[in-house]
Amino acid sequence: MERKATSRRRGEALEQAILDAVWDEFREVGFSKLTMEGVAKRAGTSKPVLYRRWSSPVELMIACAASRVPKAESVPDTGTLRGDTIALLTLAHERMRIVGQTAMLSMLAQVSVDPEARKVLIEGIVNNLSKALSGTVYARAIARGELAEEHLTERLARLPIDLMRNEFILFGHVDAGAIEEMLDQVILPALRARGATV
Amino acid sequence: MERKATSRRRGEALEQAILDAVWDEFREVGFSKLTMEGVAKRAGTSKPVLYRRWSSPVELMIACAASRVPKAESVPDTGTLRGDTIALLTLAHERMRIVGQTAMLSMLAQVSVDPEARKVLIEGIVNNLSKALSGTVYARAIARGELAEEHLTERLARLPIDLMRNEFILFGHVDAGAIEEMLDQVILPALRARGATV
DNA sequence: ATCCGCAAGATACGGTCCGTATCTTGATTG
DNA sequence: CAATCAAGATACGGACCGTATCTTGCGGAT
Repeated sequence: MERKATSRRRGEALEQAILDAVWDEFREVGFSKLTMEGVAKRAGTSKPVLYRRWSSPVELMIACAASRVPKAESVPDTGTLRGDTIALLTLAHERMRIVGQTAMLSMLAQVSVDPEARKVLIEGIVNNLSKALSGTVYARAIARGELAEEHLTERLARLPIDLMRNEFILFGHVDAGAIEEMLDQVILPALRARGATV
Repeated sequence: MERKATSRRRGEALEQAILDAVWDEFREVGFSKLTMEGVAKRAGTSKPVLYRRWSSPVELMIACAASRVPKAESVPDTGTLRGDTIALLTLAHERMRIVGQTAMLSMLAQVSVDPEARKVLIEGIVNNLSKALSGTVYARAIARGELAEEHLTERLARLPIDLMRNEFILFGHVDAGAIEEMLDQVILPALRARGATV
């Protein structure tokens, strides 16, 4: 968009305006046609300003996505492992929807050829989400006696997010029915098979 | 690469030469730098020849990947559900490795904005693989009495491939340890929790 | 209040690749 | 051997790349 003739944005305000422009541009033309030139134009700035901060459309997209995902959230305590896990999956789904299927896949594709970006994304987002959210839920379940701590492996902790991610990546959306299927047919059986008391 | 001065390829031979060139080019420069121009040059042909068949690098990549994945294979009968499932996961992993992490993600990203291509990929490859492979394995397990047919849902049938795909997409490789984890901590518990006899 | 430094913003550049049109030439068919 | 059709070569305008250069406004320091 065009801007006021006299008003030069700087720092945080400028950066946020650019990331907003990235999002608008992305929704309008899609990721494959997301260009530095187009974003600059829409943000009312110029390419050099973008290149001083990000070196490619993918980096822009990642920064944009990161800026839109809420920093930290906790899973509400519903009183049961099943309820908490539904809440966890729903929350994870919300976060993924914010980013969007295409953006997520584009970022993953980029990351698959960029070991540096991979660490940021995998450890910073994937593990962050898995551990922070699942950690809370499972800690409560263990405290309640619904789960045996010694059988809670890394893989089981990752499982809910893994299933959700897979579903989201394939289909772009995950309805409540799918969540219940994952929960009742896979997650809870797997958790309980390893020494749970309930 | 350059070719004989006098020898004009046509039809199948030409097509295969192009797809081979796509693969070489992809491995050398990566998908993000895979251009029609580069492929044409490497295949010793010209852009119009490519555009007559495929309309973009992504379509080229999909065609290339499809040409490299073996048409149909069956999972060997190892005598047990566990052994068969390991074989199934290993086979799925082999197929994914043929395509490669980056190519797979790039195709999924493309498919996420192209409903037409989505049907081809999801139904033709994902479901194909899931149902063909899992179908065989589970049918044998049911015949052996290791599994109760009435509890084998769509989602449980998809589960092994889903887990494998998720792992492959995130990390680009899946070692034997990961396969055993998925199997013993998730797949088998989920299957057995739903009325299995063993 | 004034000056200075710094980054925003504008502009321009060569370069690559896009997607298409046109033309020639080799191979295939009958 | 003639007719046909696609391979292959070439050229084109256009979009976007990534960078260099220049100015101009903003903000902090004296």
